[in-house]
Amino acid sequence: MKAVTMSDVAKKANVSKSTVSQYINKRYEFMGADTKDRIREAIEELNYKPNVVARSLKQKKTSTVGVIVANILHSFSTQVIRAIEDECNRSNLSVIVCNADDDPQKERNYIEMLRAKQVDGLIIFPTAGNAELYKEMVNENYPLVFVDRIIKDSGVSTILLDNEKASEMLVEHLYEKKYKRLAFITSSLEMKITPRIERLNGFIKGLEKFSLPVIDGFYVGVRMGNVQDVLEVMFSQPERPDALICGNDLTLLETLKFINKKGWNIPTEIALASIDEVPYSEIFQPPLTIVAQPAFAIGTNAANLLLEKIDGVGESIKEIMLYSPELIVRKST
Amino acid sequence: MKAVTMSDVAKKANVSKSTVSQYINKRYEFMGADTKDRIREAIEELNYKPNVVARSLKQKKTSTVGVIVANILHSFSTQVIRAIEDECNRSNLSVIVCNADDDPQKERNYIEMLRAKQVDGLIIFPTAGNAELYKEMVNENYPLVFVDRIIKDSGVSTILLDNEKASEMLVEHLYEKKYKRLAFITSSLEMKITPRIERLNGFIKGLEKFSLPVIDGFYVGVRMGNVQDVLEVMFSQPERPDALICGNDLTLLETLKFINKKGWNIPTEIALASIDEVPYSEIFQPPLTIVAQPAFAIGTNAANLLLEKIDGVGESIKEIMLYSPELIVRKST
DNA sequence: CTGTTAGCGCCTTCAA
DNA sequence: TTGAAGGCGCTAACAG
Repeated sequence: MKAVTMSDVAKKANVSKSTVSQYINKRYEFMGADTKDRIREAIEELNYKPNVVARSLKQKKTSTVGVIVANILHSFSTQVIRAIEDECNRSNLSVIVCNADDDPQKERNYIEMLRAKQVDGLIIFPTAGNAELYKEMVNENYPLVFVDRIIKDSGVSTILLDNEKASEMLVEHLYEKKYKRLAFITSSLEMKITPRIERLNGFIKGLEKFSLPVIDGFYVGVRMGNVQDVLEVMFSQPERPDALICGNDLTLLETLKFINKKGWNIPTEIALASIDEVPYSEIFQPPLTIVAQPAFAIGTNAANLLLEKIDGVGESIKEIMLYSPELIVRKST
Repeated sequence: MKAVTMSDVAKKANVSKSTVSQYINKRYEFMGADTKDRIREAIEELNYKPNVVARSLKQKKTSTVGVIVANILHSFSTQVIRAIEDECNRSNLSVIVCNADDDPQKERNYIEMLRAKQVDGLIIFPTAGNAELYKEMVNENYPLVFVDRIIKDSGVSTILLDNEKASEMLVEHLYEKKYKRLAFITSSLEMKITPRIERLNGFIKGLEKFSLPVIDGFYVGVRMGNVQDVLEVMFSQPERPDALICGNDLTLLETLKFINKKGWNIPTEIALASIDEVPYSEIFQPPLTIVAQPAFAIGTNAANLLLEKIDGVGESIKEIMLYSPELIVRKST
């Protein structure tokens, strides 16, 4: 009932399969007008749809790329994915999205699965645990782009935010606003996820640059479940922070819960700023000061870079592309 | 360099391709232990990875399902996608996500593209413009599940929120709280997107049920860009609403911007409630009363339903599965 | 301009 | 217990 194939069309149109193939691939050049018509009719009557799988097998490409995100719960990931999709669809590529949950094992499985599916290339938010595998792919010259996180010496083109700068900008801003005792909280540092580390480093650097005190216990990486407790400790110091920077959107949400619970006024009792834009930053009271990363641009560019690699051009592209953060000052600081 | 195929393995292990195939598919039963070992070794040494595309061509299935969402910008969509992915990965299926932007033409293209790619089934947030195409697929008995939106007489299993009830619950709640002049705003009704219509209907029904006035201009569907203006008009009536229900998360955000601009107090100057949970509902001041839809459950179930259809069981499943909304009362009402 | 001929890499009888 | 052969649906020379 379904399986109408190219030979069916060929038979119906009284031509050979290859002629139909020509037609499908729009190579009309040397085709008789009547032949063309007959084929078109046959296709319509039979409601024939080419089988892309067979085509892929032959052509050794699938017009599909894979994206492996570390954690789809970050709104940044969602935005990047959206941008990648838009860009790929523009070039008639589909996108398979997988979520590795920051688990190197899961990531490895997805990489193997997607490569078995013969995807033409991969965009990955890499975890820190698969260095050898990455290297293998680089050696094979497999089209690969990293986003958001640097894997040292991987040799893979990487597109990400200048994370250090993001924190530094925030510190500078807070310094100018005369805050003295800055604190920084972000997600767990256990897995050596580079943006978190870089943001923390940028924070410390910023403090040093402006001769602000680097206070023990005032900069922490913490698992989401423990944010409340950690903040409780941080803010029960005799002299507590007067400004707090959140390393990402998830931390921000937890922090806001904490501040709410305490009933503190922002910014008079505690100034608050965050890295990563959130949908509610403008309508929150007070509106939140944040540094935004250009998620859309990052995604678009990652896609374009990958496309170039797939097409075999763009050898000359520099390895690391750092995007500048954008400081958006609102009333929370 | 790359292309190591089954014959390479066979050669290396001194067996035939079919024996390797057996091994790959874990049909060890009648295989000599030594043969097995030789094959295993050969596979490892060669770093052989089976080509799924070739397998798919032969087996006429790709272990891939397609999801076409209407608008990925709604957080509901994201959550449903996440749930579908989780569920499909559990069964070793990959998921290709496409975004139709509520455009029937785009949706049609994606459906054709995905079917050409031989995906094993489709989960769609349907637009209203492709009724015939849906019917074709149903006739072919193609595995298909709709989510979020009803297409009348399509004969497709559909999983969605009981949208009328969602609004009614909110109206009832506001009635009990003694609000008298209720208003409702949601996204554009132009495209006959059923949840929006149902939510609006539920609102009206609710008003009637509690003998609250149905006031002209107090219930509107509006394009996102016009929300500010429309609210401006609505609230410049001599007697303005004392409570407002937002039909979805995007409308809510716009509405909050409006209320902020006005500097009105919630709930004393205007009570506010919304359909669809948002990440900031708890930390917003005041916390927002909403009715949540069980996005995760809906996604999980859609996936399971599709899997059953793909496996050819589950013929007896009822066409429409309505999920009950959950009212979460917070301080905004 | 169109048809013939080989595969792509894998799976699946059917023999041996 | 293993191997040979044929074919999934399509493409790509190369003939004609």
